Amino acid sequence: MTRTIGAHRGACHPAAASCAFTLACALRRRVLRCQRYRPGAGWFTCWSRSFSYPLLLDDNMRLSRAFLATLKENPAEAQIVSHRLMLRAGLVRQTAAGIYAWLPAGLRVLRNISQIVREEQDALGAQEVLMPTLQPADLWKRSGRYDAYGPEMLRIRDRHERDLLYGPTNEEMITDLFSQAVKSYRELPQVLYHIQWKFRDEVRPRFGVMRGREFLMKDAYSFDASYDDAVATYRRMMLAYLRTFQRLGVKAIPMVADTGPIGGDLSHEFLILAPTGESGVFFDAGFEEQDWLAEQVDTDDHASLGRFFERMTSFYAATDEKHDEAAWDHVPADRRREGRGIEVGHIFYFGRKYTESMGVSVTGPDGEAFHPEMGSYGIGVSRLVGAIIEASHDDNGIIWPDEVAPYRAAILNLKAGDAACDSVCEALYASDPDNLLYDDRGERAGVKFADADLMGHPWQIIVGPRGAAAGTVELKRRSTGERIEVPVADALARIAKA
RNA sequence: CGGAGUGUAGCUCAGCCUGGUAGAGCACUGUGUUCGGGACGCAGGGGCCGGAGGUUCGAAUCCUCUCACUCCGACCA
Repeated sequence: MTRTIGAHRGACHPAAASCAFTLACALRRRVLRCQRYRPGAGWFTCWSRSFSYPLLLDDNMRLSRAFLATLKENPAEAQIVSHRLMLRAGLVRQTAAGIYAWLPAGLRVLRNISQIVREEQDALGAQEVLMPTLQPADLWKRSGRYDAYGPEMLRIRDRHERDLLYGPTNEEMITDLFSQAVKSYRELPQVLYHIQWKFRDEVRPRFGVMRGREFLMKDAYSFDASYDDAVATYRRMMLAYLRTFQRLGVKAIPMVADTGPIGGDLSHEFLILAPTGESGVFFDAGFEEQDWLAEQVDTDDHASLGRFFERMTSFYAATDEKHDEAAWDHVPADRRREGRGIEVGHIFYFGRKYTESMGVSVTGPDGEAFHPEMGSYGIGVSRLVGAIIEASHDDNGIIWPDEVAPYRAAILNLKAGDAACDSVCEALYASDPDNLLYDDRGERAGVKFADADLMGHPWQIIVGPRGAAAGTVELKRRSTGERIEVPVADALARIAKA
């Protein structure tokens, strides 16, 4: 928050002195300790070492202090609904064609998605790394893709006339890293992933973050000793993806995808259902009934993984490109679902393509060198933000699924300045400032309702003068529009995650 | 990359055809009345009309070039 960052210049947080609530004061003290003083440079903010994640500054979610206001009118450049809503709700701003700056609320969504993705990757035994955005061309010349990739690859030359590129993907780099560290079959399997910005110089960027040039992606790469092991890894990843998307609160259906020259059935695209999707999809309604979080699979056991995979693939699902009318006819008519979908993930087994072309091998049990089997597994993190909005909005704005919402709830102070309203709001806000957005502006009620609906908070805590005097607030569930009146003391418990 | 368009205030746009020194609504600032679903009055601030060159006494307006952005198509997570 800008006030706190004012500490850079040696000022003290102005709100710290006037804070009326013990808890909030404690939070402020904690945070202020995170400021460091350097002689000659003044105060500066201490940053954690993890991925560009500053220590959370307190009191940065008062709407009166928010960085950017919402837009009432639709920006002219935005054609599709998610793009319009992202601009209007202040999630992003376009910097250049297909390149966006992420503003506070948008960044929180990006982080929430990333965190769920990260937890599911970690759960299957993948290890997080962070590879650079800029890559040396030499790496790509080794695999032959430097010349093959085409104009989508952004090529850069540094001051020493060395060829670099802004990475559109990382197979070459990860294979090179792998080869430097892993020498024996005993060290397999390895699954590495990172969440990093990529760049593809699309001829025609459009649809906001859904088809941007710069985008945030999770991509994982696996290395296995045998085809059978690679299949098991692929199936574990499939389960992780199903779990990930379910946790994100979206319906993403895996569809058989093109495997190119490799063949086989080990390539799936995951599509979120939305009327504006780029592909037509056909699938068995059975998919919609599955609870992958409850799925019992022994991921160490190939047979158990096989049973899961067989069950999963027994449901028909295909994009229009791969649609098979004959197989479709076998799906009971009442379970046939047709629609459109947005691709948000892709998992792919590609065998020894890169280990062979780049000459990467490890030693097997027989002492002979062999090329490990690889797969790659992507999730379009920034694209998901747009895709989720496409799938979850109404005329008034975004409807965030609970798990990815930038804020759990917005506190709407309907009469800022009223002692009872202010006091109730401040107390609520102070009790969970990391997850609540406090609309303390001097705006009229209608403006606050409209903005809260637009920004799509799962809950609105509506604090009006009548209720505040009586010790009650109103809770509005964004997804259903349902409102209930509850005692102030119960409000946070009622909106807590299940 | 082919085709089509648009660049004027933070946002949505008018003005351009028919050259004469820049407008509206929203937003913003001050103020008063309002106050549970995007209020109203009064008073303000804000624009090298994308950039460069040209024509002209005079260019947002006409001409040339350039840059940016958008849409349709081909392409793609």
